[in-house]
Amino acid sequence: MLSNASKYAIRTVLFLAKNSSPKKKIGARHIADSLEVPQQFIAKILQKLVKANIISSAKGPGGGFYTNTKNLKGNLLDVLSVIEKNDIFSECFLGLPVCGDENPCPVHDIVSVFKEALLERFQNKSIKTIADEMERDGTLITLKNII
Amino acid sequence: MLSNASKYAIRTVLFLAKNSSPKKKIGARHIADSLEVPQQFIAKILQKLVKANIISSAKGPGGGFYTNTKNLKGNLLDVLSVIEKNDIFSECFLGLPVCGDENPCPVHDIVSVFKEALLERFQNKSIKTIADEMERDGTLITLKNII
DNA sequence: GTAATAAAAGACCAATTAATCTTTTATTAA
DNA sequence: TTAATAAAAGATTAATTGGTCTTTTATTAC
Repeated sequence: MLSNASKYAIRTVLFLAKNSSPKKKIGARHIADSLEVPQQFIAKILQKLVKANIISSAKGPGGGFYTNTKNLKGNLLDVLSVIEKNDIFSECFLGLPVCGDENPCPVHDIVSVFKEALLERFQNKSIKTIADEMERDGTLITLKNII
Repeated sequence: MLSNASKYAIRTVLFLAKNSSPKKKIGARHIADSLEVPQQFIAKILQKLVKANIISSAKGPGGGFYTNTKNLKGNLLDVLSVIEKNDIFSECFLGLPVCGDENPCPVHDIVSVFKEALLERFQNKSIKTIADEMERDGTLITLKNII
């Protein structure tokens, strides 16, 4: 459903939301180590996220990646749309071109409930809200809690 | 989440369950046309399904693919396990290696409800049952209802 | 047996995704 | 102004998935 790139992107954004700030920037290497993902690959993803204004960055010594208050108001649906080319919320689980409420596939009922719940979370909750709820609910994007 | 190969495989098996029998075999070309998928590709998938005893086949004139009563007792989980290399029911939606009830990711709650519902349908219902429910519920695996 | 039919098998090619390597640019601090 | 640092950019390679082509084998009907 999601490419590795999208999975890494979502985890990265939440990692920065939880651990960074304009005063606490984090380097690509550190992010890669913390999330246990390939460093060079995550660097490319970080570039895209910066270009799309989803996260922020600074070059040079003391530089790195971080989220500012504006970034934190974004949502995870935007993260997906930057990385993923197809909209996962519109494609049929069994690949039916016509699948929808009028022409449902044999798992349309189950899948659409799931998609609605996920879309609600990805669209209507800010990155900040999700990061806060991670604290509250004890959910994780890595076990390696560095910093 | 599912590869094209798996999507085609599931649709093919259900197509045969609905339209074929030991007395009514269907050729690869006809299946490809009906489901609107690449013929040569589906031929490869059909081979695997036959080898795994999920569907049946006969060579020569009047030959083709079909499901017999034994085939119809199988389930869609077996179809997946023949085609897909990773178990979609065990991997984390966000790619967390440790994700589970003890170490949930931020969407684990939503995703596990979905997976349970899907697994129940794929594991506990026979192919025959799903095909029957398709009639009852009016769900589809193609709009092109040939035959 | 021969011709036609259709699946099986194996090799092959194309496209996408994943990942890496190298060079450039911007920033900082000495 | 130089050295160090770290992101940006671009090119390249590797792996996986998707798809096609060609040959072989089995079956049927004549």
